[in-house]
Amino acid sequence: MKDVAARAGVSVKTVSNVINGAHVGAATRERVERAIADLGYRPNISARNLRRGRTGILALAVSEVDVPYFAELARLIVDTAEEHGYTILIDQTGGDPKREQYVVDGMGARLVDGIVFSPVAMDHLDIARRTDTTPLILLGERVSAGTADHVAIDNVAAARTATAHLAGQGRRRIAAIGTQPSYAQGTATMRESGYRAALNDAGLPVDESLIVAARQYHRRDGAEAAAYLTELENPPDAVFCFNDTLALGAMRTLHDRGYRIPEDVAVVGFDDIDDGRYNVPSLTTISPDKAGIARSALRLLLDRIAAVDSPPREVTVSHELRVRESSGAGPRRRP
Amino acid sequence: MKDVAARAGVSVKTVSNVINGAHVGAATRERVERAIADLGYRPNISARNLRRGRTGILALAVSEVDVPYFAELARLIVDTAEEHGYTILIDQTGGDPKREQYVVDGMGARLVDGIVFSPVAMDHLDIARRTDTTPLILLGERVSAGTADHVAIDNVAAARTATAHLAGQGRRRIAAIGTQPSYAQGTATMRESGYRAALNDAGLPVDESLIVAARQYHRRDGAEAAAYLTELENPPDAVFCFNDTLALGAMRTLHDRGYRIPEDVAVVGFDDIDDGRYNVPSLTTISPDKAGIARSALRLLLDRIAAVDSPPREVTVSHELRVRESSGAGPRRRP
DNA sequence: CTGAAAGCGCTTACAG
DNA sequence: CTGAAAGCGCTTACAG
Repeated sequence: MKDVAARAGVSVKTVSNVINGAHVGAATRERVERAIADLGYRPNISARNLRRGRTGILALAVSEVDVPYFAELARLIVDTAEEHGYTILIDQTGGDPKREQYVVDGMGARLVDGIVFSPVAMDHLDIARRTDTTPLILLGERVSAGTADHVAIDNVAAARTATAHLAGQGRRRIAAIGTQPSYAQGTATMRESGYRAALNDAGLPVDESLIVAARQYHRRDGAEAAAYLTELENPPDAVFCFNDTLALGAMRTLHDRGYRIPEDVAVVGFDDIDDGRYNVPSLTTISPDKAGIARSALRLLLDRIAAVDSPPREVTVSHELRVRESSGAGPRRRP
Repeated sequence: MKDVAARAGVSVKTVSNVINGAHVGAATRERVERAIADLGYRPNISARNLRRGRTGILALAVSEVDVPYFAELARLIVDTAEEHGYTILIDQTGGDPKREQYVVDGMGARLVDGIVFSPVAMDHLDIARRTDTTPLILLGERVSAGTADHVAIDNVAAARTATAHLAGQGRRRIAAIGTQPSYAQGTATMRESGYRAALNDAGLPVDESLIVAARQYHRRDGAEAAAYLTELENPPDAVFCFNDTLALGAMRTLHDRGYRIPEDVAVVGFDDIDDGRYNVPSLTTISPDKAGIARSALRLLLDRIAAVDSPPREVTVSHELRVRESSGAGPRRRP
């Protein structure tokens, strides 16, 4: 920078002004810009950050970035952040409580200006206890108000809609895959409530043997849960899976065991990932407004960075049921 | 840091030594650590970076992080980087030449210590022209030696194996989906050569009408290409797709149009993404050693950071053919 | 083994 | 509109 100033015959202040778009005489600006180009000068971000007290980096902390839902979300968040001049750094917690605590504690050092965090093991009590002040936005969990900013869809309503859809198709033994008994505050619990509520609404009994936990939400877990269900004395005629990968895994097993989908068993998922749209049969699912989630998360985070002490906010993003072949929409083959 | 030093009754030098694990007397260390805990002190990374001349951040630049192959790779790279004390920042180029140029130019500012880059539009000539000195590792393209470090599998051999497998099953009209005529130096070109070579090996004629370009490598592109193929007067009895998402999209269309897989058309993909394993039918594919790619890329990058002027290196990672149902392995249903 | 001080490369009041 | 100088919070020779 000093070299640029020397070459342009101005002070470093002027160089700084040119770089940061302050008012500088056209001729001077021209000289400085030429000097910058000649020298191949580029500002040192660390120095700027040190001075400004910010880094221009935000973290996205998820369990695993190759889970399709998170991959799609990451894409949107990276793009949205870029529009706001921020860069996204990825942190993978693997759902490990220690690593989640690290996120809640601001990720060790003042590396990021803020964090978008999708918790697995942490609940709102853990988060309420945090002392770190790094702006933090929670994703995908309905935390009781007052704890932290967060963005979610109405998981209870969405699960209720999904289950009601199956009941509306005349299904009577509707299973659920994906409960997580160890995380009482999580998204899974919300979806389970919605599921139970819808059975009630439809006057169907809740058969606890049809409610299957899943430790993770990978295809493998869905496949295993479906295997268990098919071995029941009285197997289900429909399955509501708490996410799409569970549903895709479950459908694979159901197919292997000779069940026709949707004729013998209807399947509904959650997330509307790209995989489900092209699967045979295509997957009925709850489609959250992912772009809306990304946008809201970034807006909340930038607002929080600007006003650290403002009261926590909660944004509920819309969702809709997308009915496809796996629950009986349309022909499965157009010859 | 000054506050910590004051509270512990030592100089900042000693605090720095404690933080960075230098030799400090046990009693002193103890006092400093307590002061750090009491004050909730955390080092300012920007200041450290400014001093050290590095940031501890590496960039992964890919077209879109929600493409399953990149999502899986991102996961591995984030994990591997973490083992080495580095954090990964995601840059999405969308395959846009301008954005790719920005990556090749070191991403604007001295924000990252190095870059792992999967180019789409840039070829090795573009990269040879670069003047920026940010350590850069290329992924997935076989660039002629001497340009830059890079990691790839042997795409020609892999494509040849995949195609030979189809020919070995008695397929005679083997189509290819995924050529990219505009990028003569890219991975697609390698896979096309391997495909052509295998047809030759098998004594099969090359029918240019069976070779279909794909602008992107999404399911949609595969679906469209397959639609074209089914409308040929003489449709193929096998399709080699240059990646798995193309194959999954193609299979959806083939199914919709009444083709049985693999009976009427066998399908082979490339990448071995998780989706293909659970699909019905499961997808035969080339499985690159993705963990090996992540490991090699990081190793090359860290070596390059340590020795900026060492000669460029090329690492070839292994791959293997995984035969599954889509090309005729085993029963499609176990009742 | 520890202290006092310089300096990394910026930004920004403070003068002019 | 521009210059000279302080200071952001670290690390690291240089002394002791």
